Amino acid sequence: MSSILSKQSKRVSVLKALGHPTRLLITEALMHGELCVCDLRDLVGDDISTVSKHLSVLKAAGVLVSQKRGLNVFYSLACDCFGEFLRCVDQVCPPIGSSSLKISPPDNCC
Amino acid sequence: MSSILSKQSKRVSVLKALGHPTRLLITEALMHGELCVCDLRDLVGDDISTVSKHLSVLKAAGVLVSQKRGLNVFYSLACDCFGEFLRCVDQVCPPIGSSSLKISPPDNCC
DNA sequence: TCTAGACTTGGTTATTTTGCCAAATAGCCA
DNA sequence: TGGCTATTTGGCAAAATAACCAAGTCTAGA
Repeated sequence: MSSILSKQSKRVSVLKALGHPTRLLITEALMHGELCVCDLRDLVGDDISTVSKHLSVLKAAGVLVSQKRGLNVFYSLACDCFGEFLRCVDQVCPPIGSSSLKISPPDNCC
Repeated sequence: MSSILSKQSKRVSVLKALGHPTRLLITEALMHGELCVCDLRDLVGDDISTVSKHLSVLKAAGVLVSQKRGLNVFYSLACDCFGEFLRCVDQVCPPIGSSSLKISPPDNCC
């Protein structure tokens, strides 16, 4: 199913999945380890059905994986490199202020 | 203006800006150097006003910068690390097929 | 088997995003 | 100045997204 997606569409779905405050929050929370849906509902405060739908978006994009154990469904990151990914996100747009002039990348840039 | 945005909102706006096929295409095209709006319109095929709006989204997110020269406005990447960023995007979700089981990151992972 | 708990799915409404057209703005050159 | 080209902005209709509630599914345990 995901194999029929082009590399481009796959990138777009990952970026779109993470481009929502709640979904980014959820994903960051999972950097510390797996959590079940009700843990995540407590974290974000939305209705559990809303959280569940956000999780399915992240899973469909391949960012998260899930595992059912007993009554609970545990979600976790599909790849451990999410922290590095966030660092990349922070570096794609330069620090602050320089909204019109191109600057050289910071020292710690990729 | 961008300084009042939290780190989180900034990340979300970058991810959301890039989470659209046309905007990702535009940004990738700019990896090879600056282009003006009509070059980009030819590339993506949409109405030029649509392209202009996509560009302003990317610029507002800090991904692109622009420079007016004569009649043209040239857009370019705000940071040279966009290629590395894309590599990170590709690695956040594991290759293919493993939609339910967690796998170890690929050798070339960040 | 029946019940309760944990999620997911369906359906609806409100909000946001897209993309086009038309109009406005900005800069060059005769 | 007037005309021409490049781009942005405003406005609108269509499409996509988000969030809630209600109903359905699945599993463990009484």
